[in-house]
Amino acid sequence: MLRHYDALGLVRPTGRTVGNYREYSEDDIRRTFHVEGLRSLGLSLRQIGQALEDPAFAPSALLGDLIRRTEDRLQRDQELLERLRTIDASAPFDWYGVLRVVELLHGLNSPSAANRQQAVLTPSDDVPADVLARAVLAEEDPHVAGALRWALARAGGDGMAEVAAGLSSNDVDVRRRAVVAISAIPGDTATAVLTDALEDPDTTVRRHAARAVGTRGVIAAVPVLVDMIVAGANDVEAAEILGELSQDPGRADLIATALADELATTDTAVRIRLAQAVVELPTTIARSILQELEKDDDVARVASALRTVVESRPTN
Amino acid sequence: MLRHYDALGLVRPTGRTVGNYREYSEDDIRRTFHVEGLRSLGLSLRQIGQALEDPAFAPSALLGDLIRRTEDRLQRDQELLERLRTIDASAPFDWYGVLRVVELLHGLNSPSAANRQQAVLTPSDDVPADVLARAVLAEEDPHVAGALRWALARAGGDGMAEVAAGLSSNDVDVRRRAVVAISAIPGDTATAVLTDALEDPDTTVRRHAARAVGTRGVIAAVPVLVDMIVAGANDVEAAEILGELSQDPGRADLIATALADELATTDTAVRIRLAQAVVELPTTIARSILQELEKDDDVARVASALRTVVESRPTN
DNA sequence: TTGCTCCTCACGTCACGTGAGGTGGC
DNA sequence: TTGCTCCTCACGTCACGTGAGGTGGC
Repeated sequence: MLRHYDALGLVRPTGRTVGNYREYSEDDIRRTFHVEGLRSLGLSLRQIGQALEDPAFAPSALLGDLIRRTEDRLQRDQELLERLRTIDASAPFDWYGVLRVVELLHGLNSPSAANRQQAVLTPSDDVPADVLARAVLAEEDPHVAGALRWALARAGGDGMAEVAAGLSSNDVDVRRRAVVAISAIPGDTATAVLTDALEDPDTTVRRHAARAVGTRGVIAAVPVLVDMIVAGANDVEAAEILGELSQDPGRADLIATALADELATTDTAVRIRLAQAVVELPTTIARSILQELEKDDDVARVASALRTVVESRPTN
Repeated sequence: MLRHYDALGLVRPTGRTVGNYREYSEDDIRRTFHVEGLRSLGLSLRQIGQALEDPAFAPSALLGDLIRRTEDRLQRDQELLERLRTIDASAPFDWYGVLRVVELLHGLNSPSAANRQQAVLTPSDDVPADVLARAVLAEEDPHVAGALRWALARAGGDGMAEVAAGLSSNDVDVRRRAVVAISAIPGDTATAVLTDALEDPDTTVRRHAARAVGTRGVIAAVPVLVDMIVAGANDVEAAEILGELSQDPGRADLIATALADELATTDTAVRIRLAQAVVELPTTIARSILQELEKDDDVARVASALRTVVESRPTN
């Protein structure tokens, strides 16, 4: 290093010994430390030479430049590290495995939805599920999101942890994407995670969870499903799910009570939606609630018509 | 780039046109993309050559190595960026100004307390106060901390914001260092910040703040100062500060009441400390409280003796 | 006499970039 | 005929590191 600085003329030893050894004075040593100090900030030797030759030569401009370059490097290295970790976690068998993940990541990060779509649909057996999971949480395009959910469901439960973590996001959009994605994944783990999502502060998240989990026979979905009927949000589907749940005799009464409790409302439209939902319940229960409703002037005719439907179907 | 890969034998065009132009086949192009893919992960061209020649050649070992190197680079760049920002914020006039800050930072980060001490004491006019502020919040050695507080106070209020931020730290040690450092800084800003610190959850922080702020005439310090007398923590100093505060007639009664309220305790030692503190109050107030205490068997003799002291001093 | 440190000179590293001088296809 | 692209060859970049062959002081 000292020989190099000497050759460049950056730090020249003041003297030489008899044996031609370089001999550095106090000043030479100080200058060497100055060079080291500026090098530790990332200045090139040429820049250091200029700085030491003309100390007033715009330190702030060069510092600003160094800061910007360092920020850029940091950003790039952070992205690189994330990619490297993702690839390492996928434990590629050989370098072609590495390349498949690199291409997938490249495609999924494309600003073009068409490219992202293509990346998801490119057949590949060993796509790491957590890559798909992270992508599905960030995907804004509905078609690409659909393809990602399909790929994720096909990958089995391997991405569950990652998508489930999305349910803890502060970003409501991420939670919504997470709940929709998990709804497409079968299995008890997914069901458990979705059951937790019934408590989400966001209505949309809760309703997605209730539809998914109700279909899977989870009774805890009932309050949200009833609420969907009251609000008129996917009320037909909610009613059907409640109907399915009520096939279990132990649950039918609970569901009937939950629906009947809401009939106290003064909103006729709501009462009519509830009456329609009651039709999905087992015949004997549906009949008794509808008969009661026939005493209610506002909905008597609808209730009567609905009861005709109930009475006409084969007993179950 | 293509010529370079050709020269290295990394990607050789399959053919040449009549005019000797390189002609790349589909496979050549694929291979080029593979090279680009692996380069984006930070592999050298030599490593890429090996990987493509023998795809099974330990991807995980190389990936682990790349991850480690990238982590190291990130760490170093983060530290570099912080240093650069500190230096830039100090707006050095010339490159020697830059070097002074570099040396200061280097010294303050030394694991040796002696080196840190020397770095602080090295005379330097344009030391950026926020550097000292950050150092004082982290300094464990009491001597170095003392030198830093002195340097910080000498630098004026420029480091205030940084040290004041230390009072919001979750680390109680940082808050303690902050309150001690700010106590050494004169001025209204420091006083205001210290007054806020009277509400700190940590007793030590509150008491440091009370001593500093009481000396500066802030009446809000009274409850903490009284508490120090009750607890016997720097009670003599706390009493003196209360005495100073009580020179203002409008405040004397408030302070007398605060002390008298605590006399209800059953702890004789506490009552004696309170009696001693009362001596610091203006004569007429001190006399009446001590006379009252003389009716109290446990402390009558002490109170009587103290009243003799009070009576014997020149009226004020 | 024997290690040891230092000397000079020349070349290598890494992934290209940059001319100079020349040429084929439109 | 005139641009344009591509060709080869040689050298530069950046901050040193690495021999090879030689030498002075203990």
